[in-house]
Amino acid sequence: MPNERPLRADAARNRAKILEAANRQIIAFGPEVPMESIAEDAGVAVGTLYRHFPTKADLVRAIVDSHLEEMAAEAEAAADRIGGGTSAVAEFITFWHMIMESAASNKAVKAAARELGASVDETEHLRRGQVAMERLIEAGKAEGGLRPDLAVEDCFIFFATVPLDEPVAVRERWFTLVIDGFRSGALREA
Amino acid sequence: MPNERPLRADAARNRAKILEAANRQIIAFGPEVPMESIAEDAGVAVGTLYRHFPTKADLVRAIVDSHLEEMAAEAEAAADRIGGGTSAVAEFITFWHMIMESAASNKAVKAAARELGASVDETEHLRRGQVAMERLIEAGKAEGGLRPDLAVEDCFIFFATVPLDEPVAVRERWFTLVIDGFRSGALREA
DNA sequence: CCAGAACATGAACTAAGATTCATAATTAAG
DNA sequence: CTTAATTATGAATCTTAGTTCATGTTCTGG
Repeated sequence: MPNERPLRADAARNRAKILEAANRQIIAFGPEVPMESIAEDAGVAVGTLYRHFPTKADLVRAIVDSHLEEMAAEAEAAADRIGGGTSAVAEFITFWHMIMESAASNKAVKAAARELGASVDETEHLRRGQVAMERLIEAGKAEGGLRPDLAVEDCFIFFATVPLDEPVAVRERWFTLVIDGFRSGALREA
Repeated sequence: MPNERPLRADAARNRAKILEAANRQIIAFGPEVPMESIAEDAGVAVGTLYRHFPTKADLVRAIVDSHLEEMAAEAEAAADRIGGGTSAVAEFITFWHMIMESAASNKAVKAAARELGASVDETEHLRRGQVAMERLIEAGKAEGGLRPDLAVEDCFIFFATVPLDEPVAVRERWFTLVIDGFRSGALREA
């Protein structure tokens, strides 16, 4: 029963401004950014933030969730590409590499990545991404490029802990080792 | 020029109490524990903490460093065991597994582990541990059980990001994958 | 045993940041 | 155009935690 009476014009306008500002601020400074900063960026008073979002956590969740959704969409896109020119393993690797780099330059994605590990509230987005990732992984195993026991959770756990504050070179090295771990055994057992 | 005049008896006593309390509190609650809590645990007033440690960071560093030192000592012990009954690779694995579990149950070690990643202040302890780890790794490569390009930094990076807040089962799985990554290629290239 | 140096105490100060709420401004329906 | 309902404002409140310092104690050398 979505009996939400429509927002007043100015309220709708402000809500949009708030979401945009929060997105900008959280991307740049992470969830720890003060509410005052978001309010200022949005050109609105703090009180207004609280009218639209009862608590800071709610606002942050809205933003982080939107990034989670984007990630899920990208995962689905990658899965849909299976059977095209590139191998599933290649798609898998490209996808996760992209997520890693996003998280490194976008504090909102970074926060979203953490949620992967602690899948607190089983968001719809998480589930969507999970399904897509399963498709990718199964295809990768079929190709013989991923270890037979690799699970979606493995990927989530790993990407919740990417060394984001280290220089690129370190991240790349980390990525190589992790991917090798995801592959290893693909040959032995199979 | 260590011209430190000896501490007065009561001061020395308090310093010890403070270090013990800080250790307890940081092990249990991590570096974020309030100075007040440490003071209370030590049976001393906050002002006294500040007489002995100019800033909270100094106190925390002292504690974390002591755990870093223990870790280095354990690494050396493991390296010294090379040539004994077990293989170097086994020692390597046992050592890191132990570090992981320590970090999971001891917030001070957890903090110390983070320092491994961001080797900010090149502590003497870090260097000692690094040397020992190099011995272990080289021996492991010689045995053919570790990938030829494995470096100490790899281990540091990884263990700075162990998924400590996840259940044991998850940590174990993570450990398996990482170790497999550390091995993989040992066969291919060699 | 005493003086003066060292040390300890803990209330007060400071800084941040989340959240509230009385007051003022806007909007939309009639 | 009015008015009641909805929103917005932002100064004030509350917490939390680090740090300081005037005042009171405790040591230690002589």
